[in-house]
Amino acid sequence: MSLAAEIAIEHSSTEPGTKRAPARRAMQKGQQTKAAIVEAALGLATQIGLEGLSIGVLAEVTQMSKSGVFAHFGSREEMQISVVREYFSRFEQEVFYPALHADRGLPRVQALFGNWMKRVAVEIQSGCIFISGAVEFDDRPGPVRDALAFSVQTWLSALYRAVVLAKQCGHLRSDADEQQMAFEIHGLILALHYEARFLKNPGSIERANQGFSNILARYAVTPVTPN
Amino acid sequence: MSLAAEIAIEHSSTEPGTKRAPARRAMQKGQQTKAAIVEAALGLATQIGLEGLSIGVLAEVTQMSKSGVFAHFGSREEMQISVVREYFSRFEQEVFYPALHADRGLPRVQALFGNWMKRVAVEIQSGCIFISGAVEFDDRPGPVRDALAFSVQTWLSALYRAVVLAKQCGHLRSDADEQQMAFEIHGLILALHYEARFLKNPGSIERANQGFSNILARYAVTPVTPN
DNA sequence: TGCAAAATAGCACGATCGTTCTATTTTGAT
DNA sequence: ATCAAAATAGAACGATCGTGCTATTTTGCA
Repeated sequence: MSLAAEIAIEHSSTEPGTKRAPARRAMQKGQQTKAAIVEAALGLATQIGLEGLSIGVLAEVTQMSKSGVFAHFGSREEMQISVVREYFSRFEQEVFYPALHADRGLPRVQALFGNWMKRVAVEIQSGCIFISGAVEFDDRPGPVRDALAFSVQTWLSALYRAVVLAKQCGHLRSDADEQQMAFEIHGLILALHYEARFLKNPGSIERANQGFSNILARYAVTPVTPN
Repeated sequence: MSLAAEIAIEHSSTEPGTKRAPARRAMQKGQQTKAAIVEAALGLATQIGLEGLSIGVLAEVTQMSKSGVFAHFGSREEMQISVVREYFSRFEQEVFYPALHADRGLPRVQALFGNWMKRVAVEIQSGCIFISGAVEFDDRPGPVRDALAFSVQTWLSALYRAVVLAKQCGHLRSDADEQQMAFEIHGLILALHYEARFLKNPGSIERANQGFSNILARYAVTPVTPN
């Protein structure tokens, strides 16, 4: 719930086809094909990045005309933003929400990391927009960057809050720095993605998991049972 | 010396302007302006990435014609490769070689990390080609990717060897996994670059340093004096 | 089934891209 | 100073890009 609450604010921008007053007709086909376009764009963006997306190839892939695709977004930027939002939504569903079923404290932190690892393990083949997008937009201001940074910050904040909760539960040492712990966990994921996807080094997944165990050993009050 | 030795192999490709037989004239001006172009390209590439480089903007920046710039490389790919090699060379000079003056073992590992940190701290503003390039070329085969991966692997191997040496010197616990330690260090650098450059989170440098201290506390045999 | 609105297509635009070809200028050893 | 080679410029190419404009088709309530 805490993630979705923050998201709601972001979704305030009006879609290009949305005229306020009339709204007599229900639009079904439009949103349906738009979803199909975003789906295709998502698949492309994970591989070649958000900047690699073009209306032209998107039209080819979806068997539509360029202008047909274009009309659903109104601009390339808005299309990229749609992709970012859809990507975040899936990340949320796959990584964040399932972990809420784990007990507060260390179990939930472990669940968050475990779900994250499962996703990144897949993304070693397909690519991760949060990582590629960070590089593409790290010094390019604009709404796409804003959407990306917002998504990532939201997720990292959720992870951080889980760590804070773990300390409040007494699962972490009293001198544990929650920001520091979240930072180190983030580093493991980034190293995994870099070394496995780019360098194609085998054993990276095991090293990321081992790194997490090392972090737990440092910050937890009591020896942690590996799941 | 160990780094340069591996590099020599890579430099076998003939430059476009190099005709074998005659070689009567000494070419000075050409290499001079080529170096100026690469210099400009390096500055651009760190900001907008290797894929953001174009012959056109390079011609603008260097006050030359497109074909004039182009002639020095023969292709855009070769230009990108020149940038990668120059970037690696400077990385080598700035991070690797100075650390060889530190004593074998933990001091040298600390020096390598310290020099790396100093460089990344600057690159929070300017950008890092090893990181952006990894994202741009992680599933795009070709000579540019090869040059990038070679450079990064060479550097990471150097770091790894320093860790191995540290264990051989008895500075690390007997059960220390050198690959694991190098992986975790790499993660700290990546997290620093991500959180500082993209998210603009303050305190990232301190967290990376603290993370390194935590790693030392885990792997070293004896409490380490912070430099 | 009619009919307005929504969805999609077709076409053209200016811009930029890497590259090729052919001049022109500059270099530097003789 | 000469003169070939090296360095640089200029113009043009086909391709792709995002976007605007105007048809045409499709949708879905009345």
